[in-house]
Amino acid sequence: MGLTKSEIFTKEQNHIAAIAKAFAHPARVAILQQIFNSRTCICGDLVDEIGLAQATISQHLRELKNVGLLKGNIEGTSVCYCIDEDNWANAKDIISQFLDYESKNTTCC
Amino acid sequence: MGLTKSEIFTKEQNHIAAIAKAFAHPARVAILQQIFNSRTCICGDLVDEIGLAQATISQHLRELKNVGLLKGNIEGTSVCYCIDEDNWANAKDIISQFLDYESKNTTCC
DNA sequence: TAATTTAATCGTAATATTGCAATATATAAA
DNA sequence: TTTATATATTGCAATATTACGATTAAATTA
Repeated sequence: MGLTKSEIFTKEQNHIAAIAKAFAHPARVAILQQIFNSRTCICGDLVDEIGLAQATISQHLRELKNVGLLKGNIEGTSVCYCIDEDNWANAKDIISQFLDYESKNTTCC
Repeated sequence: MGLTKSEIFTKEQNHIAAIAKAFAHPARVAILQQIFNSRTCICGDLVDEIGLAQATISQHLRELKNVGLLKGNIEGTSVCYCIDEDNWANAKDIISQFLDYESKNTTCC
């Protein structure tokens, strides 16, 4: 047990869950906010700004990269992380559509 | 270790993460979709519709209730689960605002 | 080349999540 | 009251996540 039964859900359901999972930790929310609030890409600055160890930040960055929300470009010895605009827009559409359901059951409960 | 350091994040960051966490499992996505796609509230039907054990569905329902997205009304021996419209709208606003950042760094990466 | 800097990876410990069988609880029906 | 039905809770096993120190890898600088 302890293993999510992805097979029994639709691709869409798994996709929505995967995107939401990326936002489901405050450190990753903080990382994303830092990146899109500062005018330039943030790299190792994240470790200083957020109070977590370098290895932990790196781990969270990898997760954000894996779902496609971030992309990283090597710049000398450091790495520049940016929002992947296309994938971000796509994720936004998918989540928005999910949140934007039409309330049909007004007389319920 | 293994314990999220909530203290070092803002209330907003923790809130966004908590809402996203509710959507971060396909079973909970499926439950919510079932509820707002059917005209009436779904109760134990969820166990039949989704291929998970009754105890598992009940657990997911509790999590959705705990973040406030669902409310449950007892109707005889069964329970009618519905979207909490106010909290849902609030969650939608918070997530939408987060996703709707203005891209300032167009010349990046 | 050697030392420095920056980020990724590895290994590990602690905690959380997922899933289910079994059991408990609560209401309705017989 | 007894039985049936529906949901919640408990306890447990398996897996996942979070966090970090230590190490590795890669590029820059001295």
